[in-house]
Amino acid sequence: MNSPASGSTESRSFDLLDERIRRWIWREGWTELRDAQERAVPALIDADRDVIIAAATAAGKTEAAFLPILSNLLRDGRCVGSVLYVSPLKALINDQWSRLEQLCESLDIPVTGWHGDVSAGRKQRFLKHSTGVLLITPESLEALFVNRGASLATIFSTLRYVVVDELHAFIGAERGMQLQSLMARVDHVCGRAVPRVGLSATLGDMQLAARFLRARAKQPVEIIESGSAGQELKVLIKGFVETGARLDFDLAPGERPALEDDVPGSTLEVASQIYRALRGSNNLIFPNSRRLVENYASLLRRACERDGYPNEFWPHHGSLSKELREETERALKAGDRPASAVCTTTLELGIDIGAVKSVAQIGPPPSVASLRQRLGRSGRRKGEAAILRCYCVEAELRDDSDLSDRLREGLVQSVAMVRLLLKRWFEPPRAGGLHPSTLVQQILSIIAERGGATAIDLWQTLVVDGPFDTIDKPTFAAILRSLGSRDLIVQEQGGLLLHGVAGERLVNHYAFYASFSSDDEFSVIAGNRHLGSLPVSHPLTPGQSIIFAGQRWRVEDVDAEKKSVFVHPDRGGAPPVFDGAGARVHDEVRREMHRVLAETEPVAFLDARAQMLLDEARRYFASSNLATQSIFVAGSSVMLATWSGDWLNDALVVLLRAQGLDAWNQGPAVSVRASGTGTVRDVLQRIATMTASETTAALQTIQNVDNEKWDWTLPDDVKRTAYASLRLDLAGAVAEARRLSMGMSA
DNA sequence: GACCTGCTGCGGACTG
Repeated sequence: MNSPASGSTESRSFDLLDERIRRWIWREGWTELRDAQERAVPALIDADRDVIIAAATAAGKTEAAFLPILSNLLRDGRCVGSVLYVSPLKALINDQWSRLEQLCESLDIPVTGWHGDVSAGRKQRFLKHSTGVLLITPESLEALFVNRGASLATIFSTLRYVVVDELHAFIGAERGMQLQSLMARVDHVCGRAVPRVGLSATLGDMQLAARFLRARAKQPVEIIESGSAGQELKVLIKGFVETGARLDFDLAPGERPALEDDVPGSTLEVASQIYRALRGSNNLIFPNSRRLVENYASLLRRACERDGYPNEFWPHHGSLSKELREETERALKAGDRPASAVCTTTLELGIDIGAVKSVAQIGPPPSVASLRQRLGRSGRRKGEAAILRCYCVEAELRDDSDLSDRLREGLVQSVAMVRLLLKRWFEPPRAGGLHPSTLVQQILSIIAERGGATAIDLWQTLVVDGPFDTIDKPTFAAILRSLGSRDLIVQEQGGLLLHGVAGERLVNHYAFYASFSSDDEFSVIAGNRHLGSLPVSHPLTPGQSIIFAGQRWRVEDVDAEKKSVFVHPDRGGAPPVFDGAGARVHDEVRREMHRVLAETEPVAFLDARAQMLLDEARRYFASSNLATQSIFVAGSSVMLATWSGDWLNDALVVLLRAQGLDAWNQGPAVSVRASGTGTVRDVLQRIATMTASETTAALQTIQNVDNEKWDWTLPDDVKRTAYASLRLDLAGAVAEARRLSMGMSA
C-alpha cells in the first residue's frame, strides 16, 4: 500500500494491521505509511522480539510503534493485553496520552497516564482492570514496585510490550540504570522476557542502544533506522568584543540606568542585535544559564515596552513555576502573534511547541548533541531551512591576557562544534558509568517489593539478570555490609535482608523513587503568586534585588525554615546567582578546535568581526608554534597543550597533583605551577609508566567524591571508582603523559 | 564557569 485510498496491495504492512486500525488510518486521510511505520509493523506485530525505531522527530515514531502493538492487542477480538510505555517527561506523557486516546477511543482500548500529577482515582481504575496502554515515568514505575509488590504479578500478567520513548535520554544516566533495572524486574515478575521497544531520534551508535535496551540478549535486537531527508541549514556566527563600554539600550526619558550597572556592554549589544533580528517571528534563544536567561528576557521585554509592542520574549527554565512555563509554551503555540522563548535545555526536547523560525545560541553550545537537538526545533515546515545564529563575546586583549582569551576559546569552540554538526558527528553517551548509587536504591526497592530478600536473590536480579554486571561479588558484599553499618538494612537469622530503621524511613518517603538527587531550592513568592524556585547557595537578604521570571523584584522577607523568599516588583535588580560546574567538552571537539586554529582559510559562516577574531587567534597559534609545541612556559606556569576533552584533562590534573604538583584544567591545556619545564617533564615520565593500580591510588587525593544520590552510603573505594568511571579518563591521561614526555605534537 | 528530569499513601474534613 502506498495509498490505502486506492486500495493498492503494495503494502503488506497495511494488510497486517487490524481492520479497525486500517479504518482509523482511512478516516485520518493518510495516503501512505511512512518508511519507519512500514518497517515497524512486521517487526512488532507478533510481539516476539526487541526492536529499536530510530527516525527523525516528525517521522511518526509513536504511530510506527503503536499501530502494530495495538493490532496485536486487538487479536482476541477485544483488548485483554497491556503495554507499558515509559517516558522521561510528564509533559510528554500528557502529549502522547491525547494522541493515543484519540486513536484508542474508537478501538475500545483504555489509555492510562500515570505520573505524579495524575489523580489517585485514575490510578485505581487501572489497578482494577490492568489492560490497555499504561503511560508512566520511571519514578512512578519505581513507586509501583515499592508499594504494590504483592499485586505486581497480577498487574503485569497480560503485559505484551515495554516501550521506552526518548531512549537516548536514558543511556549513560542514573535514570537509565534505574530503568534497565526496572525492566529486568518486570521480566522477573512476569517470569518471561517481555519484548522491549526503544524509540529515539538521536541515537548515534545503534549497537550501544541495543545493548542498553537488552544486555545479554538471546536473539539480536531488530534495528529500524529511517534516515531523514537532509534539511538545509543556514548558519551565522557573530563576533563581539567586550570593551566595558555601555550602550544606551532602552532608557526611558529621565530614567536612571539600573541594569547597566550589572550588565556588560556586550550583553546589551547582543540583546539589541537579537531584538532586531528576531522580533516579529517565533524563535528559541539559548543563553547557557538560567541567570543569563533572566538577563536577556528582561532586556528584550523592556525593548518591546520601549517601542510600544506587546511583549514577544518569554523566559523558560527549570526554576520557574509550572504556571509561568505554561504561559511561555502557550505564547509559542498560539501562533496568533509572534513569540520567542529565552530558555535553557527545558525546551530542547519533548513537548510540541509549534513551528520555530530560527535558533539563537549565545556563547558556545554545551555540546554538539545538544546543538543538534536545539536545531531540530527550527525549520520543521517543508521547504524551510533551519536557521542558527551564534553570538560569541570575546575579551579585549591586554598584556596579561591568558591562553584562553588569546586563542578566542569560546569562538573557536563554537566554530568547531558547528563544523562537527555539519559533518553529522555528535558526542556518544558515556555509557561506562558504574552508578553504584542506583544499585543501592534498587537493593532497598527490591527488599520493599518482596518483603525481604536474600543476598543471593539480590545478586541474581540486579547483577546476573540486571544492569549492574560490572560489580563483582566482593564489591557487592562490601556494599551490603556498608548498608548494614548505616542501619539501612538488617539481616535476619535465616539470612533474609530487611530494611533497618533508617532504611525504612528513607524508603517510605516519596523522595525515594527518583534515582537522581536535586539541590535545595527556595520558593519565590510575590503576593499570593508562586513564581518558581531558586537554588540558593548564598542566602538572600531582605532589601536585596533580584531578576526572576524576566522581571525585577526586591526581597521583602526570607523564611529559611519554609524555604521561601517573599518579593515585590522593583525597578533595580541583580540577577540571581546560580552555582554549578561548567559543561564538559569532548575529546573530538578539542581536536577540531586545534584543526580550526591550524588552518588558514576563512570560515564561510563567520561575520567580519568573528573572522577578525579568528584571524587574531590563528596568528597567536602560529607565532607560538602551538601546532607543534605541546609544553611551554607562560608566566609562572608550564602549559601542557593536550587539545583533549575534560575527562582526560581532569584525570591528568589528578595524576599531577598526586605527584605533588599544583595543576588545573584550563580547557585546551593543563596548567602546572612551576618555574621551568624540567620537573614537569620528569613527573610526566613517571606518570607515563603508571600501572592501573597506581592511578587508582591517585584517586585518594580527590577531596569530594560524593556525586550521586546514594553515594554517602557506599564504601570509600567503591565511591572513588564510581567517580572515576563517570568523570575521569585515567588511561587516556597516562597515554597523554607518555606523548607529552616524548615531545610529540598533538 | 551548565542544564534537566521526578515523587505515595493515608487520614481527616467536606460535599452531594
